Amino acid sequence: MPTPERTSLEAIVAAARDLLETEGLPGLTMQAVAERVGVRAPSLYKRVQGRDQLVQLVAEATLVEVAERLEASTDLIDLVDRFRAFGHERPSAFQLVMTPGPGVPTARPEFGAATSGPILRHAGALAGEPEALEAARTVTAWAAGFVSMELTGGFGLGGDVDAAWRFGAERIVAAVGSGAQGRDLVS
Amino acid sequence: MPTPERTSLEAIVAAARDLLETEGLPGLTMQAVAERVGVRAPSLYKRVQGRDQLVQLVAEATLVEVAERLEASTDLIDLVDRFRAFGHERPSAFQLVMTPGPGVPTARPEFGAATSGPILRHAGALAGEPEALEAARTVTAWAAGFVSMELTGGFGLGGDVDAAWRFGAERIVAAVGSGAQGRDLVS
DNA sequence: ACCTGAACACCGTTCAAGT
DNA sequence: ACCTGAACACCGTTCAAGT
Repeated sequence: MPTPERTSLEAIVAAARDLLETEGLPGLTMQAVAERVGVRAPSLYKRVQGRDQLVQLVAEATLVEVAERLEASTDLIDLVDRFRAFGHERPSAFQLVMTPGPGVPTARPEFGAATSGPILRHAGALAGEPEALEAARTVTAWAAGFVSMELTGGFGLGGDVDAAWRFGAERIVAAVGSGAQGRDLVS
Repeated sequence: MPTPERTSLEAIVAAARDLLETEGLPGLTMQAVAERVGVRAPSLYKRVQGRDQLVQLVAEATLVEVAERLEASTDLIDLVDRFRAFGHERPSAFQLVMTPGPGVPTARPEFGAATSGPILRHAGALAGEPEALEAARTVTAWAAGFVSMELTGGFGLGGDVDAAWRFGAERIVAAVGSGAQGRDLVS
């Protein structure tokens, strides 16, 4: 006799994302997720292989959302500003996705690739197609590193963090485009 | 009647650092550490407040070591190369220190400050003192982000990661120094 | 077909009891 | 003064039993 489903994978992932942000990764337990979706912990294993896979699904859902936000960006400066804004809104999810600690499950590569579309587009326009990938990686690494460090207090005390962000954004965007400009001048 | 000490804080931290690298952060358990130093888990609480503090001590010891390595650097390119080399040698410790995941204990600020000495020195020489801090943060953010992403597979598949590193290092060092150069030309 | 209680192995942590 | 076994609360996970 079939039993009606009392929850869903979507509800489980949503509860996990909530818990991650409110309680941190250690608070994202199977029991807490189960309670939120109105079920006992063992029932989660009908929809999810285990906690590690659930964390991975949270990371992937986060990447999809990041990709959506970046799609709307108009240029590279706007893109990194949106990227940073997401980090401030959802610090735990941002860290999970961009800089998972040692031993933390990560998203499958396809999901990382989804976010690189808009970055590659803007980076290519600026640096030229041959250097698009390297330019995109330079910008991404800087932005991810910067936001991750400010979220974990890596910048220590003192100084104007917003000013350092603008400084970095302007200089890096200029630097990444400098090769193409040089070549244009010569050709 | 006093009992002879059967272990020490140094031995505990050393065992924890070993475990972090060989087993990952989840494998860094109080029981595993206790076994390595030849003691039962409860005895660890004579020297350490708890697992979180032990992880913090590991992070701080790692930062001291990173600072030592960076001290030897001759210029900014050399410095970031040493920084990256450390990440490749000790990936888990590197991630713990530079990009701890959400909920992972972090080092006290003094220890982060220790590593910024050599960075500030080289960045100041390049960008000028007024912009030294912003230049240092730009370089640090890029390097930390880059190495963290390559360690966690964040760059997806394909492409020449070493080439992207050299591209970024050269462009960023140039970009960070561009303001001072410009001012020199005008003055 | 889905959900549950019970159980297992394994955590971190506390504490009274040993020496 | 340090170490230990026992105990507790809490994990993730498995599985036989319920409906």
